[in-house]
Amino acid sequence: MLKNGPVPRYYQLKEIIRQKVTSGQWNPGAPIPSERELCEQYGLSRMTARQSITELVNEGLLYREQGKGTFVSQPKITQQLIQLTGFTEDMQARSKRPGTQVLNHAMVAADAATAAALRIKPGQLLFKVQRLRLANGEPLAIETSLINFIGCEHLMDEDLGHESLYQLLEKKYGQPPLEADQELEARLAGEDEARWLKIAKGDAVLLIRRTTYTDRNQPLEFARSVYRGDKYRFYTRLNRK
Amino acid sequence: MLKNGPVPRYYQLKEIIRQKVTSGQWNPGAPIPSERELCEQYGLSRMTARQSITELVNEGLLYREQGKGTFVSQPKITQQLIQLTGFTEDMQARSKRPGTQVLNHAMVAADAATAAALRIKPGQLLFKVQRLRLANGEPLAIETSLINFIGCEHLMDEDLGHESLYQLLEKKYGQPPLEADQELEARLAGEDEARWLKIAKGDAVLLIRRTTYTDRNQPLEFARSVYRGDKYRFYTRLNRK
DNA sequence: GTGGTTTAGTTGTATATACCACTTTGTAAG
DNA sequence: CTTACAAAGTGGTATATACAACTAAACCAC
Repeated sequence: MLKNGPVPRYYQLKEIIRQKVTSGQWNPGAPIPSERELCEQYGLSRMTARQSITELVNEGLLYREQGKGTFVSQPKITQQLIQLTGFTEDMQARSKRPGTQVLNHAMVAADAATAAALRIKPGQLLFKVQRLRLANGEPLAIETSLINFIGCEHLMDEDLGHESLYQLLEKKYGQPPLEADQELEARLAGEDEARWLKIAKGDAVLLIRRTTYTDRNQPLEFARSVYRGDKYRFYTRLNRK
Repeated sequence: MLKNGPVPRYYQLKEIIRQKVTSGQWNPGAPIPSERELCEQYGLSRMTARQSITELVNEGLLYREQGKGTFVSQPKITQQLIQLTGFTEDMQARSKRPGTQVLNHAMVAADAATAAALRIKPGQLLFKVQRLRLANGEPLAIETSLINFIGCEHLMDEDLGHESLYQLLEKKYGQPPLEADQELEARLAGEDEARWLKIAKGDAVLLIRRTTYTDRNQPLEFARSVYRGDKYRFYTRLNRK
């Protein structure tokens, strides 16, 4: 029996099911108990149980077949690597030690392209930081971030060499990055990029442009990253609607 | 008032709302009618109206704020370009004329890496096709697809120079591609690739490896594509958690 | 003005119920 | 043995209802 309390009952059941799956008690391809069975076992109504299951189906952990039952999905290989993360979290998910070297930071006026991406007027002041990103001590990427929110000038006082920008935005500034649109392109390294990344001019690099959104699809960050092509792969999952 | 019939009522309402948004009757940032208002207007219960709205929220078209209402999301730039598509559909979404030149096709035995991706035994026979992909008549990519399903050998008889592989799989073979995991990497073009793509050896190319899944997360296709770096950008959207 | 309370309106959670559509399985009829 | 039908179990759709949590605005007391 689930209890009433600050945590909704559908959410409690959801986490119970997730635990059964990730712990291996319920195996991929195998059916989970029917909705009606779950109601009885945990003492809740069918609509509530359905809400738990529906959300897990949307996450891809389960799938339903009408007339047959609900089943555990086959696990995907890249599961941890397709979320929106900052560099620090991305490296942790890949079991690499993240490092950062701040090249420069300043308040700058938005140019036309940046203003369009962030939906602001050209010329408005933004926080800009350019950082060299390291994985296990080796240069991996150069990242240029432009940040816009009310009060973003306080970022000038932060130590971005040791603090995760995304963690700061979420925890200290109440601007959690929630979604991002990205654009990926293969390029050749220019002279400056090659020097920083310790590769040769003309080596392959992955250029990523990202617009990050917070609540209500409010644009928060516009970033341009150049990754070493030989040391970084990008993972994603696509759905057919 | 919505009517009972083969189309569920929640789905009818969903499409009505979608139409109001895409037609511009309801503007980004503006609130839509409250759930209770929609119930009354269209003569259905609140839970049914909620189902319509919930699905549109999951799609990102709307967002909710407790105590305030439900609102139309700001449109995203890349909205059409982040679905799972075959090359043909991808080009259509980008307003380019797709073209295809089949380089070769055969039934081949799966090597170890392919077998792992498709969850089959090494040595099993697969359909393999290698195609040069054109956009507005210009070479854009080389795509190598390995397909596995019961009866895949009949693909040998198809004209893949003029038929979309994904359309064929879905419409004729009952194997709709539903999801895909992708891996992207920046590389330099090799001699053969450069010749086909009409670029120089050492130019930047985007290497994409894709595993496509059909029903029940059954692996269907393992593909390796090499895109010209100067003519192709890949778009994606990321969510936090 | 400032701070608290009320009130009305919103979404969020939850129950109980009913019937539909589909799949599997067992059973009876041929 | 095969076919046809019935029954039971599954998820899919839908209604009616209730209360909780949260927001904004109006109101009142200080």
